Amino acid sequence: MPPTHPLNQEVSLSVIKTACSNCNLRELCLPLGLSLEELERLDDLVSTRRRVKRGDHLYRAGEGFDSIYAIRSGFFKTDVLLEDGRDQVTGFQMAGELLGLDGISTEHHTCNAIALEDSEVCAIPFSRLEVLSREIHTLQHHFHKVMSREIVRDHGVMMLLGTMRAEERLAAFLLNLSQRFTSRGFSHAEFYLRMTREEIGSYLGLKLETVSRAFSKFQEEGHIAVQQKHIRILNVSGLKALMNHQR
Amino acid sequence: MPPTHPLNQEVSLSVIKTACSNCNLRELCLPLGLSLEELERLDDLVSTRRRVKRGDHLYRAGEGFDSIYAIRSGFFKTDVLLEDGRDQVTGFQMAGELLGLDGISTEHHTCNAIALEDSEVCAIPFSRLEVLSREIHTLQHHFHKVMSREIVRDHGVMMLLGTMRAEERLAAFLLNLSQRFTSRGFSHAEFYLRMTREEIGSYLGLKLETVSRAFSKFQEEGHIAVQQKHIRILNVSGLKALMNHQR
DNA sequence: TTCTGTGGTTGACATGGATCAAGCCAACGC
DNA sequence: GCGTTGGCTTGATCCATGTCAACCACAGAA
Repeated sequence: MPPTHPLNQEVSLSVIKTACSNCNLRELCLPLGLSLEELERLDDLVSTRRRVKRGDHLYRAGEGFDSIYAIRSGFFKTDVLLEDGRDQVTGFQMAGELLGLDGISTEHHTCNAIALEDSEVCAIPFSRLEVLSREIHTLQHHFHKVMSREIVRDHGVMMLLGTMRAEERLAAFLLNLSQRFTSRGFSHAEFYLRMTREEIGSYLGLKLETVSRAFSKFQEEGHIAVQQKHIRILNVSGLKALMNHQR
Repeated sequence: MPPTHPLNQEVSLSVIKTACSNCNLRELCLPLGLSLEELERLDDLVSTRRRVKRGDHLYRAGEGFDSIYAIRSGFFKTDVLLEDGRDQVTGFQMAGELLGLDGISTEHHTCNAIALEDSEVCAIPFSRLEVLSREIHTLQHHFHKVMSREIVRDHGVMMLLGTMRAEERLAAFLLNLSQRFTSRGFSHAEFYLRMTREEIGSYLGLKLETVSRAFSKFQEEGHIAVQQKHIRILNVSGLKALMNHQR
């Protein structure tokens, strides 16, 4: 229960007020391409914020679905659990990306979404999004594009899991992270991993030892500098070349 | 160029007339849940049929996107090509399923769709589908569900590629095919594979020899009977058990 | 400071599936 | 008929990655 101190209330109101129209992620996120007036209509919809502490679930597989979530800050993973106890990380999501699209299909979430650092998301009630996207064509079209992009991304992961060897997978993973950090205005060459080696391995279909060895190898070869979770990419084209070392 | 013989024209017109409202796939396909009147409006949109001969492309990666396709009859595969020449089958599609959703994201197709037997598809101009789905809420919602289902399916494949061993993958694949044939009113226990061992292997991230060996093993163990592309499933629960033989 | 737990690294060894190679089978053209 | 071709099967061998195990590094608690 948050304090109702007048100052706090004012702050929280002003935060709500700045929803999408003032969010510096709007070019990466759902509002892409909307006019100012349209943005304000979207603001009405995206009024609920939710903080998720590191390690907490945003939602769990099996829970009823009613909202998708836009990540305002922080970092998430999604994972799927098989009946026999095996699980796999299906993705890592960062600011500006959407979570929960998998739940539309059955009205239930089909994976877990877990914060890898303290995070904040905007909840977007899905039925209201459908109503609004009937009225704002740009929003409708962009939402379709976002869903489609997710399908294309998944095909890329399938490709990676189906045809690449361990080092190629890790190189592809690092280049992908780097590219996503870049488009958020961060350094493309230096970043902190929010996930463990085990989580990377799960995502890439590898064991954590294999991931660790590949990191070491990349470092020996001068492609990257690794210190725990701190990564510096020294040689982008070297990594790209590694990705094509076909078997 | 089709002949313009009056009789032919009449036939083709009557075929067009029967579009969605009379199609026996409508409960599996886009029209699911629409009223009769809504169905007729969808018919207007889905007026173009296209025959695709075995081995021909329905579309190619890189081509401009303007329509999605509903499979009326036949069988397709989609595959993705990497710059370095590697490729992977990303899915097999059968009657009632949609093709082309990947193209929405960039307005270009990102994979190839190839008929594995002589097939027929209904082309659905995407921008007109967006217009209509603004007016028919059921259509809008169902389309979203279909896209979401594709994402969930892809997660399943990622799971398969990331955590399962060869025999588990093939067992999962056969059970999935069986289930899809069943929901189309065909035998769940007996069917013809439309794809080669190599294509199955590509989809499952295995070499064709491994696929072949797994088929032989399943046969020895009495789970299935294989004769070339003809498969009979003798022991469903045996196959299901195989899927959980964790490593 | 030490203790404890979590995550990471590295080595030695095992193994599942890839690779290479030979041969089989069914369909098709001549 | 016979030869050819594409797809499939099977065997022998190899190797990338998994497995098991020891140890290290750092963070937080006592």
